[in-house]
Amino acid sequence: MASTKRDRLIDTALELFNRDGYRATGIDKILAEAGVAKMTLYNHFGSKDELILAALKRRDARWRDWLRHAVARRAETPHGRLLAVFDALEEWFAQADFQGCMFMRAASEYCGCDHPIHAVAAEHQRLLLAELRDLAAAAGAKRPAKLAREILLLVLGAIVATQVNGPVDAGKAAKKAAEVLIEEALAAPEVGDAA
Amino acid sequence: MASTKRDRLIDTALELFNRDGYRATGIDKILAEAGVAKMTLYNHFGSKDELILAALKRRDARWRDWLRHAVARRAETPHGRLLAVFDALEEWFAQADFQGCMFMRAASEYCGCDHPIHAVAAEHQRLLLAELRDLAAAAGAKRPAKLAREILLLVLGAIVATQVNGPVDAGKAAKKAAEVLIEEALAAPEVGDAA
DNA sequence: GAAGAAATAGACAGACTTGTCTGTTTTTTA
DNA sequence: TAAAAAACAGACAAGTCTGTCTATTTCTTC
Repeated sequence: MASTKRDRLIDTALELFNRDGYRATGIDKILAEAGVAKMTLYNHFGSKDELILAALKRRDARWRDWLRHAVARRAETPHGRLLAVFDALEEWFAQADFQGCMFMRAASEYCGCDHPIHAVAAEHQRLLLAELRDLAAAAGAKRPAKLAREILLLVLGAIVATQVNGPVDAGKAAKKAAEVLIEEALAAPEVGDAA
Repeated sequence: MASTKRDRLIDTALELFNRDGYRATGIDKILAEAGVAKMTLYNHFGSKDELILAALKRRDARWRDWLRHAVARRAETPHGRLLAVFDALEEWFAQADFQGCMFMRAASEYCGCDHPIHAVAAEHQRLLLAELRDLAAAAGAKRPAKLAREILLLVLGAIVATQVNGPVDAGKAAKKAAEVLIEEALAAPEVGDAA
């Protein structure tokens, strides 16, 4: 198949970008690891940046898919699933190759807000927020967008705390905070949800 | 003074590291911007990494100082100051040169957990946590360490959300979440605070 | 089996990186 | 004012990086 080499390039790139970062990972390292010739890379992708973009798009699809399933596996009710997000995070944090969120890193390393790579990172975060909003709405939150934003802050915070300071049970702490916020969001009086 | 050049190097480095990142900022750019000769840099610091370390240490001192004052200026009571943290964040987010947290970026770009630069980033986060814990204790939280950890998650989350997605009022959202968590922490029954 | 597409190795260009070295000039100190 | 310390410009080494090119080989497909 024509796409086998392409696939291997993306997967290898993903692994090395996650381990070492984007700028720190040279094309040659990816090629050697993937066992692919340089011209093959430049035939499939026009540049390193385009390889990064392709890798991030695959990562986005896979990661959100993983989260959705990890959450669905753990709980039945929307309320329970909202909390299960943090159990899923803990599972992720415990993986040997956890190096923080690839999209945060991408946004850091390509910090021009108009840079396509930064844009993909921003989009990833918006998509995650949207999924949380659906869960929050299904759970019966009076202001699902507000609750989703709060949950997202805890998720991002837990990821960063773990990346920077190693395993410090940030997932558990975030979950307990989320419990309180969800409780509050379900009990809140009905008002228009503009946020 | 012998330290004038040194100071200028650190400040210039800080500015460029914040704007473009660590690996993306070359020594030569710093030297040109600071108007300092290369040998002067290598006489004061043995390597680029040591310059980064010196810059981050200055940043840590300055940033936490800024936060402490920004918080003290805004509120008198510990409870009020805990919330004022988020108002201070908003002020920071609104600055034209805001590019996220320099320590998160450092931990990202130098992701070997034993790397000295990563260690400085981790230490920064622990020091911030300690200050939040003091505030939480002064505010009368039953479990100040737990509350401080929760506040820290919201702080980190707000920083990342703003860095990745631009100004989306993450500070305000985090503050509202913090209000709920603080409320809960003050009302909680007295138990041993192990966390 | 033959034609065409895809992948290969490896050299190469050109720019960039950190760090070293030298010899000169400026600044500080005594 | 003379000796000592600091900073200077700029060349340089040795390595890295991305991306291009060529000529050969392997795979598909008809």
